[in-house]
Amino acid sequence: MSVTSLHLKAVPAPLEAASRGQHKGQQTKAAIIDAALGLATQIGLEGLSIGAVAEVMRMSKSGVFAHFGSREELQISVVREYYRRFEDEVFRPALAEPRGLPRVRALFANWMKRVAVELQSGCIFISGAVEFDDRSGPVRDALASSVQAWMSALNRAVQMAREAGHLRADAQAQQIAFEIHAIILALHYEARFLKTPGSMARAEQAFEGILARYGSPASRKR
Amino acid sequence: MSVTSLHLKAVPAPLEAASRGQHKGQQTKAAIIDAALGLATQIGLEGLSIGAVAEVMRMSKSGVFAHFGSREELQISVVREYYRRFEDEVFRPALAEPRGLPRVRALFANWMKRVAVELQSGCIFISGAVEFDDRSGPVRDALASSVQAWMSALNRAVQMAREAGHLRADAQAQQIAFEIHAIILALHYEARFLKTPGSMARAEQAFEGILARYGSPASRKR
DNA sequence: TGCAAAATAGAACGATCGTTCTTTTCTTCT
DNA sequence: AGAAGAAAAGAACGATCGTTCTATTTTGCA
Repeated sequence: MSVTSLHLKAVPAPLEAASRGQHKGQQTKAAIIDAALGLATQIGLEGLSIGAVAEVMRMSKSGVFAHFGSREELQISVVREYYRRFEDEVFRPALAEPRGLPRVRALFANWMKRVAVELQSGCIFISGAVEFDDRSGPVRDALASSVQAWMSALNRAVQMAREAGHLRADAQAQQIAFEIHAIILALHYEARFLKTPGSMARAEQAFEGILARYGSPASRKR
Repeated sequence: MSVTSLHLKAVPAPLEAASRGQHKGQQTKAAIIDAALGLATQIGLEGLSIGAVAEVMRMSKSGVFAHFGSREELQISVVREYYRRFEDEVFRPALAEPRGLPRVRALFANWMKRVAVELQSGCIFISGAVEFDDRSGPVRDALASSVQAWMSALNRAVQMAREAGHLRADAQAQQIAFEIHAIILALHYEARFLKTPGSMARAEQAFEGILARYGSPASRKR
């Protein structure tokens, strides 16, 4: 297996565009996190091993290890990176929509889009919740606070929709956020695990059902 | 650590009431599965190790191993046992209720009751789905078919409610089952992982929302 | 260009894993 | 009671894990 015996120059790492002013260490650290994230979405945060990351990176175990100092720190880095991407893909684009129902719709649509992609790669917020739900420690904390931050953002968006008069006056934002979250979880479960066909359509219909139930009489165009 | 050096008779195994006619081997095998199930609900099916089971059982690793022949077979046994209990606690008692909405309500109530207990122990159908969603093999198959069987039963119960006129004529049983499943998943997530207070009440309210939306006009007593 | 510092590699550690093989202990049946 | 067979123990295996320590290579800057 010794590739090194052939004295191959292990792929000169095409020097990503985003390598502005960064020292080599930070670049490879970012690349490691990227690779680790890819692995973690497939086999979970718990299944993530330094050896596997090293193999993907064509590096030695100790070379990978040195960037983090512990496996836990690597896991936390992965969680943070996942949150950053989630923010970029789901949350931020929805801010372009006006406050109220349009923005809530955009958030759900973006979320669905992401889950659709993740049907082959998996969501760390979901798998991580299962893996760390009765553990404690920094990884669990990073995971929980990331999810909390996202749920709070969703909550605020729903709350604004109520204040804009798009939802019934007696609608509770927390309840609606709970039910939206529920739809996403069921979609992930049925499509990714059970492979039930038509799950995406079910999720969308369930979402419309929520809006029909909590929507203000004024906003009944459908 | 050698307890045996004191020549202690390692707890004479209080000879369970259900030891009718069984040979010793089958008794201890059942006890092993019970212990393994307890462990699996806490650390997951993947985290389940023969060594850990052996320690709980105060047995040797090879002693445990001999009953199953492989770790996979132990995992499958755990899945089957979990399904059996789920059937006993959730499904079967609901059959006492008359067909239609009452039975659907009973199924949901029993399911909730079970999840409430599992808030400290965890549900194998949920954690297993995450652990095995992109793997293949006999464990995944056992898991998936168990869940499918339960979902089918839920589906039939909803279908009967529609046929009994308790639901709108245009209600789709699959859609309703999807949404009920979603509620349970969100409850499990928010209560067990995020530890959000009041999750049980949210789940119940969401369930009532489903009935309000799909219930036939005739059955609007609430 | 040359030197200090950063980055990476390599080897080894103790631990745990599932599994195999051999030996001992316990059950069951006549 | 005693023999046959089942059940359990014990030791060892190769593999992988996270981590440590020591070399070597590569980088960045004066």
